[in-house]
Amino acid sequence: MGEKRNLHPLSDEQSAPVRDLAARERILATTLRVLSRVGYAKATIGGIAQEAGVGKATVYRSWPHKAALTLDAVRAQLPDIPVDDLDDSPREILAVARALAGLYGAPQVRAILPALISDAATDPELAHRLRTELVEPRRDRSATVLHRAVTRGALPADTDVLTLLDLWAGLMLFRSVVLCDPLDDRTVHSLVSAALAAPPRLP
Amino acid sequence: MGEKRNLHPLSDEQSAPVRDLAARERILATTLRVLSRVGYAKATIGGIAQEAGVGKATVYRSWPHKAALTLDAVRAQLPDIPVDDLDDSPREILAVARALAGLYGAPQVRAILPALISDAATDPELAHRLRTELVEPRRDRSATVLHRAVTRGALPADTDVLTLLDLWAGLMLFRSVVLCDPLDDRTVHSLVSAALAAPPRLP
Amino acid sequence: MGEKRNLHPLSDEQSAPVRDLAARERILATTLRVLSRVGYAKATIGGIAQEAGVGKATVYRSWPHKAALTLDAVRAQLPDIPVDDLDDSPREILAVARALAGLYGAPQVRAILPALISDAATDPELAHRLRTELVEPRRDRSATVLHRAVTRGALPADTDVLTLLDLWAGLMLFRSVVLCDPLDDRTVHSLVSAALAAPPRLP
Amino acid sequence: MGEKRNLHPLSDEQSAPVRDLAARERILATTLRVLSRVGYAKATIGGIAQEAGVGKATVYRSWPHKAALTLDAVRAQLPDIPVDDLDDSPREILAVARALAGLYGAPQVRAILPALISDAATDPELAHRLRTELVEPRRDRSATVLHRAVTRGALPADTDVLTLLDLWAGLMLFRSVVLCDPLDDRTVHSLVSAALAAPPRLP
DNA sequence: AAGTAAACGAGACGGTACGTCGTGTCTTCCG
DNA sequence: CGGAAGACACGACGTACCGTCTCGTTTACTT
Repeated sequence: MGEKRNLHPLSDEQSAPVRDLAARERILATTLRVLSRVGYAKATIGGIAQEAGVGKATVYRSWPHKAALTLDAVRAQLPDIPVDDLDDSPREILAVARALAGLYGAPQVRAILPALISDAATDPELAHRLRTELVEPRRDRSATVLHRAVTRGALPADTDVLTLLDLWAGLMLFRSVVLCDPLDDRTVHSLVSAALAAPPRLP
Repeated sequence: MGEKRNLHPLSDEQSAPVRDLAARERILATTLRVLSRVGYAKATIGGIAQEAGVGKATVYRSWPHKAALTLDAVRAQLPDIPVDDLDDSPREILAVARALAGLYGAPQVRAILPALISDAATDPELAHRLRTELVEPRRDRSATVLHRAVTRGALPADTDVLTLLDLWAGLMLFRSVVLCDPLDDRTVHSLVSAALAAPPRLP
Repeated sequence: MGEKRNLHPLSDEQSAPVRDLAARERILATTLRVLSRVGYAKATIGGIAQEAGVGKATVYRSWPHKAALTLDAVRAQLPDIPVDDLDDSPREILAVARALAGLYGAPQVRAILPALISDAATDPELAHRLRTELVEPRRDRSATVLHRAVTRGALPADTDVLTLLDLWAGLMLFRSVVLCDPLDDRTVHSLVSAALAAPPRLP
Repeated sequence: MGEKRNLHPLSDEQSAPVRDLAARERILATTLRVLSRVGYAKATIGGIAQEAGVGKATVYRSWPHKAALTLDAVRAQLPDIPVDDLDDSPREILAVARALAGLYGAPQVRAILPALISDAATDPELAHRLRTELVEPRRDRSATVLHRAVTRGALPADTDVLTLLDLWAGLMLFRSVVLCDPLDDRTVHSLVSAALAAPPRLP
């Protein structure tokens, strides 16, 4: 899985020529450090640049604004969704749900994701990257596991997998970020058993 | 009843825009206007004050920051949840779900709510007001309708009403705000019928 | 004579309202200090502002650029031309010439005037202020003395006073600033005696 | 052609290893073009390099800063002082004065010379080149003509030639650059006839 | 003729200053 | 005397150049 290879470029193509790749990595690492130290709102590009020992222009050359930089910085740090075939769909699904809960419950995500979503409201490019680079990969991997469960008969054939996943993601986002409730394992279990018992169906 | 007696009785109430409203009202109205014109990110307290014909200090006297001002301004404008007893729980529940969809699908909410949530991440006071003044009133009124359905037997006695509502709110928030998907009526219907058929249960 | 009164305003009219007059004075004083410490080229508005304990915006509110600020700062510090009637035109004229030599020979002027002239090349407003606030007042006062000499018969009636003064100023400027030659008293004496003996005549 | 042999070593002065001599010329030509288009203040080395189709380093390899580059670029463009023996000193001197007026009155000089003088205030090396490469050659040639006039008896034997020239240069510089007055031919004539009638004498 | 070292174009790099903007406080002055 | 108007200190913004540097790519001289 070549995730690691793809750390540096801003997007896949239009990336600017970069002489000192180390600078890029240093900036991303510093960004994570600064974000966790002072939070998104108080982080500044100037501050990150200075702490990374880099000119501001070097940051702006690669990222148009704080949100894009943040997105790149956190992207690789986020836990992924396990898709391993355990030959046991309930266990696999529980693992997926736990991974989602770990994601949406992570302090880093709770602190940063709302800001990214908020900035995305006025920046369609950012909104697109947020969806295609953060949300959809995880949604796809989660869906893989659920589709396998459908194939195995652990879920009905007309299970609305995407709605199920959006319900989960939404609830976790809502509870964790909006209500500031912790996502405990009981909640995760409830969601999984409810889903196995009566998942949403395609119309 | 406003504590403000009508100091300028001549103008009565046919007075067109905002000229002789109390400063507070004028500020809130201007805030809404500015927000819808330039968006949350580009709105500034100074700009709002100027447009409201008010000193900045007058704004700061009543609201500590833009988020609080925004919260007050939008609060009254948001559609509420209908709790009327129609003697028909499915119809009542559908009305609730539609109201929620209207809420989370509203352009204003999609543009502003993420910013408020984001700011709330670093301002517990704001987070608290967000929950108690925006979310919980609507959750309570929605729960009222669902509890009535339980009482009537339209939903099982051990229905987990709050989880059901959080699933709905979360899905709507996630789809509308994060995925930028529209909340169409088919989706609302699916949610309602799925809930009526197999709601989440208390553990 | 009310020179002192007129220290603060940028020009005579369009001056912005200023709350804290002390800030203005502090900025001008700091400007002089910084100029003499690091020179015109290395002085920065940000640095002056910081050293004056003032925001950059406060400086920009009153002066559009470094040159204007410098002009205001040095204006009052420059030696003036003595016009006192000594009942002895040769002595009066010598005093004028010495004052001019002191002016153009002053290290401060040698360091700053060229920069102002240079900036004035691309800023007609600055060029105008340079002429009307620095050059012409001194030229006028010098001319007063020479005209008095004409009246007294110490100079011929058709003496071209302005050309005489421009020859002096030019020579001093050229020798002191361009050639970096010192303006010694012998030179001044020569100029004065040559002028008394054979001044330039009006055509 | 022997130019090619002279790659790096025994060049004119301090050895500018230049492979492509054309580059040097192209840079100087571009410099003049840029200077006349945007002025000294807004000209940048990066911009000149780019417009000359040359790397910035290539410029820096030959000139330490904008002023030195400008000096080299304008040096060859400036009109020279005619020293031809016309067997008529008044006519020769008038030609000299006109050449000086053409020099100091040229828009290019008015725009650039103050900047060079200003930069020279903080760069002794530049100041030295300014004097030895721009001023003194012209002063020397002018002095040649005046000394010839002395030899011929058109000027007194104790004429202070250098002071006379500095008076002329200074007046022209002052009027043209500082006062923005045009140097018309009447002025030149006045200067010349006044000099012939009563030149400054050596002490 | 191939090999090698330099000078080259291009432009990324770490910096510094720019001039603007928004913040939240504080002062002036008007109605 | 309250409030609009906005000056104020502060600090981040994003841009422009600076002068240095590191890349390949010519180019001109070895061998």
